[in-house]
Parts: sequence; C-alpha cells; structure tokens
Amino acid sequence: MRIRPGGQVTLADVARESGVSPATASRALHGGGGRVVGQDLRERIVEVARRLHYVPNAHAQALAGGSTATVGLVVHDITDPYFAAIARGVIAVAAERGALVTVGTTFRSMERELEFVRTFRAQRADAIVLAGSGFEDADYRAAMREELDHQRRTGGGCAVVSEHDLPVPTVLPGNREGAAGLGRALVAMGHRRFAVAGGPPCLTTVRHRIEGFLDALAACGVPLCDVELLDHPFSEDGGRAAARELLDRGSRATALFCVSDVMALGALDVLAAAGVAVPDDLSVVGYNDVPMMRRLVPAVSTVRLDLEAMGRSAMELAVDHGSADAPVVRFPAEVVLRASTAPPAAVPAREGGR
Amino acid sequence: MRIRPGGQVTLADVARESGVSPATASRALHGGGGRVVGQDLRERIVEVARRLHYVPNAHAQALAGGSTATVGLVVHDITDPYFAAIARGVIAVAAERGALVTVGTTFRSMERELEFVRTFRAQRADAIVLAGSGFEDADYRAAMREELDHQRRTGGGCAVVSEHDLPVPTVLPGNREGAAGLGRALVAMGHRRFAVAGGPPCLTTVRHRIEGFLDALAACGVPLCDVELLDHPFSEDGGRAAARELLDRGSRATALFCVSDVMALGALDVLAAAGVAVPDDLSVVGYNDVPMMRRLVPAVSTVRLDLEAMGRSAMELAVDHGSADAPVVRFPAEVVLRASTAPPAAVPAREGGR
DNA sequence: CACCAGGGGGAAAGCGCTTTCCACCCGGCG
DNA sequence: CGCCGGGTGGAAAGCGCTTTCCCCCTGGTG
Repeated sequence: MRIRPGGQVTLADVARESGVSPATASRALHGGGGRVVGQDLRERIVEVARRLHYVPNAHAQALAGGSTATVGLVVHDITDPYFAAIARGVIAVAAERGALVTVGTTFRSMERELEFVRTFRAQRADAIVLAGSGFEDADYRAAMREELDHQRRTGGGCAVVSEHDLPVPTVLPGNREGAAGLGRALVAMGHRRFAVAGGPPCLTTVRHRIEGFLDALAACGVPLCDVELLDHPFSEDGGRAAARELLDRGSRATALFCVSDVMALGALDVLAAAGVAVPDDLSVVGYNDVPMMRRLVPAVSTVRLDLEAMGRSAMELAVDHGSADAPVVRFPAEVVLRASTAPPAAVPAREGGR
Repeated sequence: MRIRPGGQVTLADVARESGVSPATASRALHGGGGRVVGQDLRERIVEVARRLHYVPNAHAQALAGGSTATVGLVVHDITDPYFAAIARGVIAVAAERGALVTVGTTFRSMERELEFVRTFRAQRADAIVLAGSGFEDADYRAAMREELDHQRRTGGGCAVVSEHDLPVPTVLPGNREGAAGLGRALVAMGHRRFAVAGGPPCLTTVRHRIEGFLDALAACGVPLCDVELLDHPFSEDGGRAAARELLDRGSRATALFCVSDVMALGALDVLAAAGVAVPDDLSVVGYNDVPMMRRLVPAVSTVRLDLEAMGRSAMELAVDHGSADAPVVRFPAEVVLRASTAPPAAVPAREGGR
C-alpha cells in the first residue's frame, strides 16, 4: 500500500490559527478531560477547525490513550449468506456502541485466520469475533488460544461463534441436536439409506453436524455402514462435487444430508442437471436455513438458526465479559421440513453415471 | 466502548530484555529503514519478542510514519447479496495488496455515509470505496465531494461504484442501458402496460434505472402515462409493499419492473401469496442478477452485472489513481431473459384486492 | 485588604514506534 | 602509521493527540 505523506491539517494548526494552545483546542473539539472551555472560545475553535477541514488522526488519538472503538470480525467468506447474516448482527451491535467493524476474510485458511487475529490485536481492537467454525488442529487451536488469551488479558474482548473448544465467550448453535433432529425426521419418513455431503472434517461444525446426524441414525437402528460419506469442500462447489460423486458411484441412498445450505445448493444444481427428481428420487436437506432455501422449488428442508441474533449475541458477549468468565450461549436449532423431503419411493433403485 | 488499559508488551520491553536499544529492536523485527541487524543479534531479538508475545501497536506504527494498509468500504447493507458480491471483490484486491478492509454499513442513511467517510479519513485509510448508490441531494453531494477531495489531496485514494457525479474514480454499471434493454425486450414480447417498483428516487441508481426503462418504452411508442410508478423502499420489504400496492389498486399492468432483484424477491412473495401467476398473469423482472434469481421457479429475468469484478475494479481504481485523474470504468449490463417473463395473456384483466 | 477558591488556559510529559543522525570499531590503503 | 570508509548499534527527534500539572486571574470572604 502507498504510504500516506503528511500534509494533513493537525490539531496544532487549528490551535495556532485560533490563537490557543493545542491543549485547549483538544478540549474544545473533543470536550475531553472533564474540563470545560469557555463557550465563545470553543465556538471559535470549532469554527476554525471546520474552516480548515480538520480531521483528527485516529491513530494519534488511540495512541494517546483515547478509546479505539474498533472490533475485528473474522469470517470465512462474506458472500456466504451464513456469514453475511452473522456479520449483520455483529455490525448492528457495534454500531449501537459506536464501534467500527473491520472484516477479515479467511477463505477457510487457518493461517489467515490467525494472522487476522494478530492484526486485530495489533490494532488494539476492543473486541475480536470469530464467526467461522473452528478447525480441528491442535497447533491451530493452541495458537489461537494463546492469541485470544492475550487479547483478553490485555483488556480486550473476544467471542467465537460455533464450537472452538476455547475458554472464551461462545455462541453455540445447535449443530448436533439439529442434525440429529433431521436424521430422526428422515428415518421417520422411511429413509434407511443415506448419503452425507460434508465439508472437510477438520471443521468442527462439520464434524458435529455429521456426528449428530449419524448418532441419530444409529439410535434409530440404521446400520451406519450403509451411510455414504462424501468429503468435499464446504462450499457450493463442494456440494456440486459431492452430488457428482453420488451419481458417479451409482449410490442407492434415498436421502442426502448436506451439512450446509450452500452445499445443498450446489448439489441440487447437479442433481437437477442429471435429471434426478427431488424429492421423488432423492430427498435433500441442508443446514442453516438461509433465506434462499424456502424460495427454491422444491423448497429445501433444513435446520433453522437465527444467524443475525447469533451475531448480535457474539458481539455482546465479546464486549461485556472480562477475561475471567467464558459464558456459553446456546442457540436452538429448529428442523424445518419442506418439499425437498418425502418418503422414499417404493423402488428406489437408480442408475448412476452422469 | 471500553478503554483499553496498558499492560501490553512494548517494543521497549523487547529491547530491554534483549539488551539492545529500541532502535535495534525495531530494525530487527520490522527489518526496516534499509538497515541490517547482525544475524545472530536479530535472531535473539526475534526470539525474545516471541517469548514475550510481543505484538506491535499498529497505531503507533501508523503514527510514526509506517503505512496503515487499511481501506474503508461503505455499503448500504452487507446482507444484500449485491453488496456482499462487491465487498468480496474489494476484499480480494485489498488482500492481494496486504490491506485490511473496514466495513461501514449505512442502512441507506446519508448522514451515516458521510460519517463513515470521515471516520475512515480519521483512520488515514489508504483508500475509501463507496459501494452504494449515491443520493440525489445537493448538500450530501457537496459534503461528500469535499470529503473525498481532501482524502485524495492528502494522498489517499478513493473510488465509487455507481453514478455519484463526483470527480473521483468511478465504476459505472450499465444502469440506463440495462434497464432500457429490459424495457425493449418486454415491449418486444408484446407488453404495453407496465408497473415499476422503484426505491426512493433520491437514489441515483434507482433514478437511472427507471429513466432508462421509461425512455426505452417511450422510444417504442408506449404511452408513459400508462406506466404505474410504485415508490417504495429499496429493499425486499419495499418490493413486498410495491406488490401489495399493485394488487390493491387493481392494476392492469402486464409486466412489473423491479429496480433491484431483492425488491423483485419481495414482490414475488406477495404475488405468489395472492395467487397471481408469474409470468402468465404478470411478468416480473429484477436487476443485478444475484445468484438466487436463476434458481427461483420461475427463474427471474433480470440484468446481469459482474458485481465482484466491479468491486475489484473499484478497489484498483482507488489505490492506483492520484488526485489528478478520475477515470470511469464502465461495466456492461446484460439482459437475461428467463421464465418470469412471457408475452401477456390475451385477456389480461385481473381482479385487484388482497 | 490579604487570602483563598475555582474557573479557564498553557506547558509539557508521554502513548509506542520509526528513522534520521551520530558514534564506534574494523580492516585496508597510501 | 595515520586515515578513510563500510558495517552496526545507540541516542534522540518526532508522528499528533490527550491529559496531568501548574499558573493566572477573577471575585467572594473574614
């Protein structure tokens, strides 16, 4: 990035032009220090500042001890409606409290996530919110734990959305329960052979949803060896790839559980193109209930999470809790059955290939 | 926001612990000043820094003359896929250049938009990108012009997406042309009576799209007095309200032009609930071609804009152009006709009410 | 009339870092 | 053997702002 040269109007300029000291100018403009500046003097200084187009240097203010009013938000991908909704909640609460939100986009890279946290710490962010799923990696987890630990120890706040196994304030969406509910619902419909389109198992959220789903199936007496696990990226393209694998291997599954709505979207594209009828040939379910799901035809069964509220909650937890406590706020998951699920056809055999 | 107390590890701590001066410590860690620190000494200092969990204070660095590597992005609403896509482009380019993006969400308030720009200036952002439509307000425009002027004059960059009538680098989506194309396409299909669901006319983008549409109709010989203008907020709810008004007044329009896809989404909801068949009873079109539109049933006709590329371009313009020039990069709009549009039925009379 | 309280302003000390400008130590050269 | 120049480390001057002291002036009080 280019280096900003000087040439800015400084407080000293305003002071000189007004014939007062920088101290007085600061007090007049910022009203600070519990001190009062004479009415007329202040008005004159404010007028001069306006005339000179004075803009205080936020870095200098922060350095000199003022508050920074900045929060760092880490997401995997801001175009994913899941993160957009959470971000909206975070931003709303931050705005209420007069803080600005800086967004770091990791594209699901552990390294980048850590780097963003470090950058936010360098900026002395008042709070850091991790919106994405954690990674199942010991090194990552230790490093992140240390970062957040220091963040809190030095008076900053932080919070995470989703299970991170970190001793910090946590917003916990119902991943296991929701997936389990979905599993039970599908079994109740008569399904016995399942496929699961999961993102990389290194994402905690993915693991929990899959485990919840499988546990429920097992509890219902479905032999897990019949469940096909399709391991593909946690994205729309990943969903597409999963569906293609399903078709290629000539799967006999009657229901496909995609661990996120965006994956379901991708899968549905491929299935439609291949002429697979949903739900007649295959029931498809997603997770999160992003706004699009209810509008598709057939409308997609999924699990509803109040994402914006989760974002709000995370932001509140981050700023309201000292380093001592690490509360966990659970958000319930609600199974929403729509037209993309139906009892399996009597003769569910299907040709593979594409 | 809480005020961060000190208690942080500073460069001086690292220097003392390593038995060197702050100057040497700075050079060792940051490699700066075109100067070299002895190999072994540097390693020792780096090691000490790591052991102490030293995190440089970005504000101090910025103040002392280092670069800030920050860009400010102003959007109306980050959950709107239109802005999310643009944001993605901006963030991608910023990341390539090692900069962080701070997002300000205005919820379509002129005051907030100006305030964000001032805040970004205070942060000495390297670049400021305005992603949302400008407002048709002389005071706003003068104020914004002055802010951006100073931003550039002091070495910062800036760029706007959409028409702002500002002498700064501009990314110009084809609003008039796209809307005109849509209008011609509808007329060619046989439509003669139209309704337009527009956001508030104070948004330049809205005005241009409506004007482009009406101009095309007029050019095709459609009497404009027959065109019903529905003035509602530029949002999904606004689209809903527009559709309700359409129904309430027992409109005889055969085609509805929504100035944005999200408005179309809201309108389609209401129309579906009211039993209006699309496109048989009413053709509906949107604008922007956000990903959802092609998946709806019927798939929605709209105008495609490469939003992410627009974001990338805006970011590039912002950082690559000094205060002298104000290039304009045009992005073509492409009419995409899908199933939501069809020739009007022979007997288009329809009952109003709801 | 001396004294004190308090309002209003200024001087100056940082905040943590970068970056000149110096000082020093060596080896090499005339 | 005196000098010079390159390679290294340190001292110190800010960057622009806030805030603690400190000072002065005014006016009320004993």
